[in-house]
Amino acid sequence: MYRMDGRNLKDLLYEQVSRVGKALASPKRLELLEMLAQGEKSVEAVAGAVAIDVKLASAHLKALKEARLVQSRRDGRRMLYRLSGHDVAQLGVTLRLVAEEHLLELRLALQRMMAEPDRLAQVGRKELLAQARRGEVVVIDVRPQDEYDNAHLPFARSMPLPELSHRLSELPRDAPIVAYCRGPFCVMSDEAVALLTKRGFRARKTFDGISEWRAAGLPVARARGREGVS
Amino acid sequence: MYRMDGRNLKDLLYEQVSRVGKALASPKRLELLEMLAQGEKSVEAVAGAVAIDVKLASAHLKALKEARLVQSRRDGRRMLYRLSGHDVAQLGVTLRLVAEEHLLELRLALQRMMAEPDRLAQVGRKELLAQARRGEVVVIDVRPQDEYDNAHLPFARSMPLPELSHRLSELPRDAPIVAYCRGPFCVMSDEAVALLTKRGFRARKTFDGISEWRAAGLPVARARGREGVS
DNA sequence: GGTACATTCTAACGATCTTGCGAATAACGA
DNA sequence: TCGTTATTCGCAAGATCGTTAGAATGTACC
Repeated sequence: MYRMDGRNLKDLLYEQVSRVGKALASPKRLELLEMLAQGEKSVEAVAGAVAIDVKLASAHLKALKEARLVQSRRDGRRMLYRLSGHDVAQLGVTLRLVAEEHLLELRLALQRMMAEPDRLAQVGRKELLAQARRGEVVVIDVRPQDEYDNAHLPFARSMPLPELSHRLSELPRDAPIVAYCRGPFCVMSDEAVALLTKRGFRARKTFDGISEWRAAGLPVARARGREGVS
Repeated sequence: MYRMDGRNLKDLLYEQVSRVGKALASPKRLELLEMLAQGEKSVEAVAGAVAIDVKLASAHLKALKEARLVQSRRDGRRMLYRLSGHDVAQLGVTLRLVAEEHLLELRLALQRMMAEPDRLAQVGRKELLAQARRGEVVVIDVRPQDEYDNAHLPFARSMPLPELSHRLSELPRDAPIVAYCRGPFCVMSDEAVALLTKRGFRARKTFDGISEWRAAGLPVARARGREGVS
């Protein structure tokens, strides 16, 4: 009787926690979460970014909403989704880290991605921040403008990938450039570095995105030009 | 073509990460992970603790192993399982925290669990550690002896729940007692506090287990009597 | 070698999840 | 009111997962 209560209670508790686990059990949903970590987005926007049907995206978003990982609100005829909190993005980061640490297959895939030229060269986060503050390095955010506005690394300049080739004159030829985008699985910064290197710039990338930066306890900036704590 | 490559690579990466997510999608597996976070255990031992059939436990452990969250080794005719690393326990803690933060149902269940008398009274971790060091409070670990030996809170005494009623004379009547067990969902410390309070001791509990303690960056002790960094 | 024990493998059933499709709903503008 | 657009709902087929029971494997002890 007493024993039963303990069992039932425990079952109930783990049942609830597993709801969050189930939400993380689908590749598409993980990708949707990463997109939403960049800021509030419409169903259509995330569906496009993840390259799935809008209806399917809606279904997955519903699942995420039922697990309380995302919230939605209406804006005119569109529905906007956002993460329920920064802790959700942090959970995503932790999940990726554990996967990278223990899944050999994932590490190999990442290494293949990193294997090209010298575009990687991981930089220490705090060191990067200090160098950027002193102007010794130019950090560029190659994500779309609205994601930059929502949150970006301190001292970073917005330089969306599609505009990059037209705006090369804004970048220094003497100082090193560090590009970043949405996170370790995002290839936009790779493309940016490839382009810049071909044009003779000293460019590297960091695998960090906003979520990784926040998870490390470092400050992020909001809106245009304003730097400081998030 | 190029775009296709980016898509395929991304799919591959998230596919891998979702393997870890899938492993976290079952209540039983989460409970197994928490048991293994207490130390290396045999299939039979965890099956008993989680109250499921040994065959089923074996199947779940296999799934966890395929997600690389646990490792196994043979010891005579038994198979011993352990977590692949502390980061796995940390992931479990983060998952629970997110679930508690956003799932109303879970919070209600936990509150029901906490609603009884005054047995709770959360204590700040570092404060608890300082008080324990100065001997102002007696911390007791009510888990089985082997789990205490594997890792325990600094300055904690082993006092397994089944033995508690026989060993009351070892506890002080003037100083407050803080009991802990496997984590927030474990009720052993609740039972200990209930027993101690009935016998006139000043007892509280902490919801922390070893994993929470480690995730907070605090040191844990190993083996009997030896205190210090893990 | 034979027996007992702990664990894993195989097969099977039902439950749940994914995905795709057509219809339904909600908001906006003419 | 009627389209248009954006999203969700309902439904169904196919895939995957959880659970159980019985057979098979590997190890230790006699």
